[in-house]
Amino acid sequence: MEIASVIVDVPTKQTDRAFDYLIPEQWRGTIQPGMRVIVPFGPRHIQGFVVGLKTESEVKKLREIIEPMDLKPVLNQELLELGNWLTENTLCFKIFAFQVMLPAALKAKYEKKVRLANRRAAIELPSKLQAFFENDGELDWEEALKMGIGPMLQREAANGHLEVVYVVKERVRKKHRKFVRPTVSQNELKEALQSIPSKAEKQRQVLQYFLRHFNEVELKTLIDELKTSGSTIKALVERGLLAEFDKEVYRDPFEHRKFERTKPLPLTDAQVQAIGPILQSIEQGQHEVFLLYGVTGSGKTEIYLQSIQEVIEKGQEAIVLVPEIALTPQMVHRFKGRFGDLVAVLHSGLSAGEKYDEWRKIQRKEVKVVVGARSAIFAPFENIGIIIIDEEHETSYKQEEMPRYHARDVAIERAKTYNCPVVLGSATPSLESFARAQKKVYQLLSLPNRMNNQELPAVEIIDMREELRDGNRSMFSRKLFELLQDRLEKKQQAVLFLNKRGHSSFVMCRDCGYVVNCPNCDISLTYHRVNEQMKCHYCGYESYVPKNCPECNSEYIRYFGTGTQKVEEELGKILPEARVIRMDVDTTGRKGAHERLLSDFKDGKADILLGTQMIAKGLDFPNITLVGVLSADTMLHIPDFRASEKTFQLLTQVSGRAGRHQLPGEVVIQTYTPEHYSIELAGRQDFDLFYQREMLIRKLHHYPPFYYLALITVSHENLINVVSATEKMVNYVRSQVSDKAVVLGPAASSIPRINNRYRYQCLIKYKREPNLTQTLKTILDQYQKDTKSGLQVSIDANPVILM
DNA sequence: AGCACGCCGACT
DNA sequence: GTCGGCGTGCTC
Repeated sequence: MEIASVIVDVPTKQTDRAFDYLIPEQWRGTIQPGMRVIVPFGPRHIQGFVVGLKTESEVKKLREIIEPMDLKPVLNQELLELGNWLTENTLCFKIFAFQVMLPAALKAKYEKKVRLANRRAAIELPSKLQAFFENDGELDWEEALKMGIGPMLQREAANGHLEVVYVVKERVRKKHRKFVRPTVSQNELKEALQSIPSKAEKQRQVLQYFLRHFNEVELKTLIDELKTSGSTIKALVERGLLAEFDKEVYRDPFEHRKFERTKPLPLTDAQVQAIGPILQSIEQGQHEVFLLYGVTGSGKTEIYLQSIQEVIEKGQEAIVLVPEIALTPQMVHRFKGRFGDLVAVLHSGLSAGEKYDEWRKIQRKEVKVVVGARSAIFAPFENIGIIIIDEEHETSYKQEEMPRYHARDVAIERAKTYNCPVVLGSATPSLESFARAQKKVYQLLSLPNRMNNQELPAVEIIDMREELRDGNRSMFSRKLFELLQDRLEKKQQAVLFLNKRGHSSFVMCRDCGYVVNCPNCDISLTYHRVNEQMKCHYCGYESYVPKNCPECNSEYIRYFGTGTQKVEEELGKILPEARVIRMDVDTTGRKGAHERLLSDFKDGKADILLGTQMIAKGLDFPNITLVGVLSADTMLHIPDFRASEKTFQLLTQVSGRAGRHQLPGEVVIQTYTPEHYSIELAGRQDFDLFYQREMLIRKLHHYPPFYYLALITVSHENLINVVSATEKMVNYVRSQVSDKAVVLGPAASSIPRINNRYRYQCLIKYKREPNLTQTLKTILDQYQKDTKSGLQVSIDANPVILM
């Protein structure tokens, strides 16, 4: 086995295959599939993944692997195979599939440098360059270019005076701390103690310390504890009694936090019913997908916890996915509280180094449970006993860049290999999952009631058109205002929810209706009060708010829409005595800010919590008795067939925040379209009826779950080119699929232009098309090979949002 | 993605 | 007759 097949870190069509390399003698037997290696590729050195070993290659002259980057594979056999599965199913490059399974810290960084080729070169170099290479110095290529000496260096490299080197760098260093340990036996230590001069009191203390704890200890701890200094230790090291050494330590994001240990709670009858089949599946090592459908507050988490308990007792591991964990510190608390140090947490709030450390705890089998966002589905466990996906319907489980995978699909794929159950939990399951449960593909487990049989909150839907007719032009209906006042008096808390989407404030002329758009993207600019500027969310373009309307020169140009800031202002006017905490991207940007704001609210430091999407989940405070949704229908008008579903889910989710404990809750939903079924049924918290209504519509329009989708998006600077290229693809797809499939397009994407590139798409709706994957691959092949056309083609084999 | 190789226009 | 423009194709 002296040859390794390597997938190199070059994401292009042409290099999307294994390249063979000779394993140098010294590494034979060490280099294994799943390791990262540094290999020469053309003139460069780059990172690659070993995917296989062999003794022969068709390629005649192989080059040698430079060196391995890992001592032990970072991808085990199962994950390597999962990588291939990802490649096939999402039509992405192999290298992307492997990289997505690892923490970002393991992705290589490259540096190009120039140094002297040999000793003599130093004097033969032009005098202008000599200074850069004194004492064997190296020069960074990027910097050299900035200094304008690039061509000069190139010349010297060509005539052999200089040498260009490519360095592959790790992104983060492992964290090390200094430790001290005794190097001799306890008895020898005792003897040494006698021989220490009495004036060296500190040295004696240190030795006594080691006699008490004959073990390694962190240098810092030792110094702190004995109130001594490094020099004392150094003296003992010189005497050969102690040794200092570096030891790798983990960055612990929860270092200074204690989690109170909790015991399993007694289950309600409904919970016992629901958990039974899960436990059975764990016990028998049988793969099965469960849809745990339970209303908000019905105790799904306790079912997760007790299932995991069973898995751990069986000596297996558990993966728990939550939508965005930084947003639900309560969830982390519950898991850490139950399983303590056996839990690793992976979420976007961690630094790359912290994520890497948590990942290594998993890799080294130091933890049994991982709780994390989407990418935690790739946790390198090797004996998975259960995979749980909470809030199963959340769109954030779908990655919207290559590889465009859905965590639910990956979960089921992994669970099949490990013969273990997958539990999908939600109060508002996605139509896909619920339909599968109806067809008995998934097993449905229901928790129809809240724990302790608390009532679901009473929901009132307010028609804002009527408010307007009655002369109320504020963003608060009279009913909501009244209830807010009431809660203030009762010293209870309220949550106000603002759907940010479609609500971001845009700048509009009140005379002619002109809206300021991004010059590069066909989308309105968002007003940011912080710097009084307008910004494009897609390309980052910024501009000042014009004084006069560019169209009609009117001076009545102002920003519209209700941002959270604006609501906060308004609240200040109508309820000046209310203490408000605002949660949005601006106030939660800093690390830990989110958690702090929530705990402030929990501690009663505010009466009203005002926020966007991010407060829709996980909030579970006993004193919240009122939830207000300021405008329910903004999401309804986005051009997506899931708009109704999203609206229903969001409203149900938000309503569930109220009255989860002793105090009964009330919910006010303000809307301009109260008659819409998704709003009306969310008000009645009637998922089943919503499901039936929505299914009819999906069937009628050939949408999931009745049909599968595939979306081709084409972009180019030139409108005509995009349309004609898309048209060609549409025709090609039509020629390849059966007449049962529906091929739509070319149609402008819902954001028709981003960064000056026009975007058109082709949507395919189908039930069974065995040829489709091949057809899509062919299209990608054609257009990815040909880079000169300037066309960009991206394919989503299972789009969640049609943008 | 980089980079080298290679074939045509504006200069010493 | 050479320098350098970026089109084309390769990297084990």
